Amino acid sequence: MLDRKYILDHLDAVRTNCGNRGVSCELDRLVELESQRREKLVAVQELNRQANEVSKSIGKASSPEEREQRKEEGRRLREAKDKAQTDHDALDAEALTIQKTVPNMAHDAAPVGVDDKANLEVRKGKHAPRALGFKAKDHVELGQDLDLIDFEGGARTTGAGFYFLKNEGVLLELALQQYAVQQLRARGFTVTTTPDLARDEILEGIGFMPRGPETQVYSIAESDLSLVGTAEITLGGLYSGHTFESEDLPLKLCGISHCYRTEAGAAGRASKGLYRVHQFTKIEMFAYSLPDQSDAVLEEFCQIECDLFDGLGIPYRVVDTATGDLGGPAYRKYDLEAWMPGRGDAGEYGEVTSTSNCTDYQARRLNCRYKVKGEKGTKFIHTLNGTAVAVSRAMIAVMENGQQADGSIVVPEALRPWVGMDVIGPKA
RNA sequence: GGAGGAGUGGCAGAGUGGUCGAAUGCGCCGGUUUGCUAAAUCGGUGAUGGGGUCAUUCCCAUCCGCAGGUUCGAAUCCUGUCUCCUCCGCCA
Repeated sequence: MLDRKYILDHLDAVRTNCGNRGVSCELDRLVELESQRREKLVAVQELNRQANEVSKSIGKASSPEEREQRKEEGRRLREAKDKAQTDHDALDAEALTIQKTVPNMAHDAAPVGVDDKANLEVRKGKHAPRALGFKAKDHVELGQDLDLIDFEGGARTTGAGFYFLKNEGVLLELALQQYAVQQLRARGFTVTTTPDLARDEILEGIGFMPRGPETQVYSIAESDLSLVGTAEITLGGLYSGHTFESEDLPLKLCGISHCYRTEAGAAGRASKGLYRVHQFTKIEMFAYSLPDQSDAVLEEFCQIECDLFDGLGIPYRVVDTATGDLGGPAYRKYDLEAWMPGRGDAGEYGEVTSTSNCTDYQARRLNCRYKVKGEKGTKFIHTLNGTAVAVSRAMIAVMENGQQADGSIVVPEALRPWVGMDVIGPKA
């Protein structure tokens, strides 16, 4: 969330930003509420001060009568304070509700536009899409022919959008995890495995809505826990409430988790196979950084994603995400879209990773701060996240790009140490 | 799952109703002293929010895991909750 004072001081810029993002917020109401709240706050503090003064004088009262009289005065002041406090809290709560709906500001260079049509391609990967010379199969067909994925089994046991990986499909999943984790470790990331559940309060801090009709997450009944949609949630929660020493930043973390998504409202965008599933494994990058480091860390995350997909020999393009497609917390976001030969009529790009600089938008809710030695006070850190490998979508790209005329799949060299073979299939 | 115990400033650790934002020690910052280092010694040293001077400053409110309650007044008493430790049971 944005700082309330910032919103008031930069009302025009915030309003413009909301417009660019296609979000409507009751900014005028917020301004009104906040000015009323400030007044109440001053009143509360003044009453408190008076009451404290009276309380202090009671111990020094010279007679029982005077003591009783002072007590009565104290009671009266506290009562008045409580009333003012209640008013203040109501104003504060309503202001907060609006404040939470205001999206982060956007980077000056982020393309302006209300949806993904305005996304700007900024670069392409090392490898160009390969001319197959035969009619490409999609990963669903490949997975079925080579006995790598069982969608029906997933639907029977759990529901549509769930699946079993089988045989070499499992080896691919594990290999992709190993590949990403090894690369990140070599680049100074602290690798972690993370809880698949998190408190609702943490989800909110990251910018997810844990409950309610619009929610994208599964919640656990009779608890304040939800299944995480990404390790970004748990990695961001890891240091909630923490104050970092500036010299310890940036802190780069890599987290392995399962990701659970209801995909509510995605019915119209339904797609086959692994592309939009309710559960997948993801290797996530996350960073806590100083404000003046976050632009560079975003570029670094993007470069790592590029290196990972270049290393797999997969063609892709990078897009600079338009304001309307950023989501609430992001200040700037790059998506990697991998070439998927089996998609559409003759292949299409499909999003495989995404990296965002959320500046202090998440940190404010999570109360993550930093302190500079020798300086007074603390400031909010910046948070960034990026997908190293979302296994399900990476598998689509690996399978479809590696397919050969005989129906087999060439395993990318980088994955062979873990898959243990050069080619998957074909099945006799 | 059962029974106990504990959560205080960067750390250790006092504090069981008012003078406590909180002793003391360590650490940290600055001064003095000393060929250098070390030691000694003196002083300073939390955060958040609000207000006035809008300049270095000053004033106020809040904060002792978190949320409530009792009271004129709570680190201190009560309730709930989270976390940690010990013992027992169970278990991959």
